[in-house]
Amino acid sequence: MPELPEVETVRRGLLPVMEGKVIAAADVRRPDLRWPFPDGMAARLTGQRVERLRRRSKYILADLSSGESLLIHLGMSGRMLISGAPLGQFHHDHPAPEKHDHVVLDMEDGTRVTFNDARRFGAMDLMQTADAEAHWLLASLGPEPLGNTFNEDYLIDRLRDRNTPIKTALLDQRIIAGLGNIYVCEVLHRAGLSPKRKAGRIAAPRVAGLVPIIRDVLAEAIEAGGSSLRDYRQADGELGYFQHTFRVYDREGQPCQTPACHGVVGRIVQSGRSSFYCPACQR
DNA sequence: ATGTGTTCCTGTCCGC
DNA sequence: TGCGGACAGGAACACA
Repeated sequence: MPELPEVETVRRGLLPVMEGKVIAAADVRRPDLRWPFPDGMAARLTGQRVERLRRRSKYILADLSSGESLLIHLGMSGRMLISGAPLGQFHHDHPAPEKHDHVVLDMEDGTRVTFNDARRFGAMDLMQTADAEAHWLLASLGPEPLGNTFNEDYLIDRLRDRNTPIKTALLDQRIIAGLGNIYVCEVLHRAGLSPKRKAGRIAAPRVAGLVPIIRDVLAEAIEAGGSSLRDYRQADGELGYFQHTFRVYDREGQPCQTPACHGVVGRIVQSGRSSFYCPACQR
């Protein structure tokens, strides 16, 4: 999926077309994605103004005038596509939805927002805005890595005594919410830490050092509009460009970027996922 | 309570 | 070209 920077980029792209705007019509074209859509989703979206469009971890939340919030998760391949009001000015003049266009939102001004998700690991749900934090998908999420509650003391505490590799620990959304496979690989490379190191066996100062690295990598990626791999694009169709600055992710066999390091990027599989790293400078 | 492997689904790419 | 297998940004779930 889109990881935190990609989701934030999608949110920012949707902001001008959704926030403060009314959903004139909702077309729910299949009963489910990863899970069934909530009962009456189309009717519960129709006529609602989007009061606020916010993000929690890799989830987008649209707070509606009804007091409900729409939760959007993009899974691995989800995209939110924006198309402008057609010349005919009526939403039925938009081109017909394509394969994998599962939910179509027509805004009152004629702009169309389409949730497209080939692999269907994505999700949508509705809940009371007041109860959003308690939603089962959000309840056990750890702190936002760019927020204040994520800090050195917190991370040292959470990694203490963990027997799992640091790679796996940083992917655990209960410890820190928003990192995915790309950014964990990049963070560990910048930190000079092997993905195989047991989380609980890393000295506290090194764990502390991860905190600003995580913040920097995510902030840089957001600044770059996320990473465009395969099918991911920003909501407006633009490509992000952070992928050009990957130091290890998807660079197996290529030279390590660390100054004076003559290592070669390798790939191992950890809990079923590829870890890219330099065996020479990540220890 | 932790840690690991499997699973959902479609599309793409690579080697034969 | 066709076909099979590996792999893909996530994360819930079942099981040791």
